[in-house]
Amino acid sequence: MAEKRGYGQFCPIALAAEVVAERWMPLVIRELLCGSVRFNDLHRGVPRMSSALLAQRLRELQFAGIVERRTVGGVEYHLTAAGRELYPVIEKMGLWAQRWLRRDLVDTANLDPDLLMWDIRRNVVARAPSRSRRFVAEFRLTGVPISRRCYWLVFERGVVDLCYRNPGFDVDLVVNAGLRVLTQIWLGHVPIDQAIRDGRLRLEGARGEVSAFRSWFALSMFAAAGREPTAPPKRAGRPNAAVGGAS
Amino acid sequence: MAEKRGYGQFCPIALAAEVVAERWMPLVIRELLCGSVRFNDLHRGVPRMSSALLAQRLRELQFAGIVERRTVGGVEYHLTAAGRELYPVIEKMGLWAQRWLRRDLVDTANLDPDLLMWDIRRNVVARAPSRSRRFVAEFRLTGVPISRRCYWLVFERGVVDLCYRNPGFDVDLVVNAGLRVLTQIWLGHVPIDQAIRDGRLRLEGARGEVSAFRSWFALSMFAAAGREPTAPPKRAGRPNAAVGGAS
DNA sequence: CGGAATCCGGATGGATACTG
DNA sequence: CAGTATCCATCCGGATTCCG
Repeated sequence: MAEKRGYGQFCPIALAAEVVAERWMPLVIRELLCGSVRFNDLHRGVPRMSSALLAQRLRELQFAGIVERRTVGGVEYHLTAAGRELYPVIEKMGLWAQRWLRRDLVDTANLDPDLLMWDIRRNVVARAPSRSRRFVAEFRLTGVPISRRCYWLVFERGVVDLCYRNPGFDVDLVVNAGLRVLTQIWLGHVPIDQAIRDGRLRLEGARGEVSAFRSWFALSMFAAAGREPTAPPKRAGRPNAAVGGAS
Repeated sequence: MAEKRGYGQFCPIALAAEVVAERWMPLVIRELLCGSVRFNDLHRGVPRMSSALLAQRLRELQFAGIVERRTVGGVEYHLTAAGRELYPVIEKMGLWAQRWLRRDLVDTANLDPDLLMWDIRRNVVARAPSRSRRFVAEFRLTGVPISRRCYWLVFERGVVDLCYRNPGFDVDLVVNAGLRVLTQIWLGHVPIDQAIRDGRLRLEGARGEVSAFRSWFALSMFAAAGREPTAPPKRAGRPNAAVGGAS
């Protein structure tokens, strides 16, 4: 009978927070807003979350009328109208962090090549080059564990697959970059052209493929807000006096 | 050295969520955005939160660069520029709940006369009637425990005090209403005029004071979004199959 | 009275293993 | 693929205490 542990306030902010501000919720909602509908696809967007907790959160979202569970062959989770209208909430959170936590975003602890490539794949599909033949881009990352050094994006007949093992196709373009730089490019913190000029991003391939890179490599939805001049570079800092139990 | 239990993602939404989507955080930030700066004033806005946890959250907000602690006689907590820019995040949460959780807002479990009167006082001050003499409004609530039946707003020299015990002054206006109705009025779900017409809000006092009520009784910042026609009345519902452990 | 720290029991989340 | 089951560490809520 534990009353669901709400805040017990009539304030709209409190009610919204009971759903949206639970642990992992903003990220699960982000995945749904980005279009993932299958349990395992959703899980790839929040890999550090246990599947048990993801299942529980999806149940809570159903209960709140934000998600609809459909059994159509497999199981799919779709946002309801109420769920889609959470977009502004999630968007404002992201915009705030781009402006005020710019440095923290690319802290080593937050970098994750699997996540970055999965995100890139998702945004790239919309712009998939409408070629007749297969197109393969190989990403070679530095600053990552050996097992995460290479990824392949395979464009074929309008779909884009992300491979973690060499699919064995001919490679049309090789993208060389450090994990942090590629993440910074993705977030709009570093312009592609500048990264190429100073050698932190190196493209290898036929001249045409190299120049076509910009046309299909879509950036994060927050990239436009990530350019330096928009944001005061002021670092969110710790207080002067140490308060926490430092050790 | 437990790394602060973050999400480990470079996504701006994840970083923002690490601060803003912790338990109680949206409500603490709401209080700060509303202008409370003293520990005990902040606590009055989140009375179900333990003072220990409030202190901890304020420290976390300092650490995140959102709040600045000033020791000026007493201690004051002020939002930094980064903190003030959380306004859109919190606002969108409230707007979403006004639109999609309208019914749940005034669930019995969420009604709270102390909170309502504290909120009313806060919004009323800006519009405090610029009278020369003292003005006292007595609120008589129904649907509340005996100890919460009466509150007094005392306007005097530009400040408004909220009293929980009879201050003993002459009363200029008596406001009679049920707790739920007054909350609905406050949230913009029920127009004042309609509540008066159907007798759910009764004002007693000199004719002039009765008609002046609307001029100083300010509604919640979300009241404009609370009017029925704006929002689809569709109730966020539970899924067809019972999933939670009902009992 | 304002602003906390401390202690304790129960609730929640993470890791891992397992299943239809 | 789509989740459960289990166990243990951590967090939260409530009461009490402390200090200027």
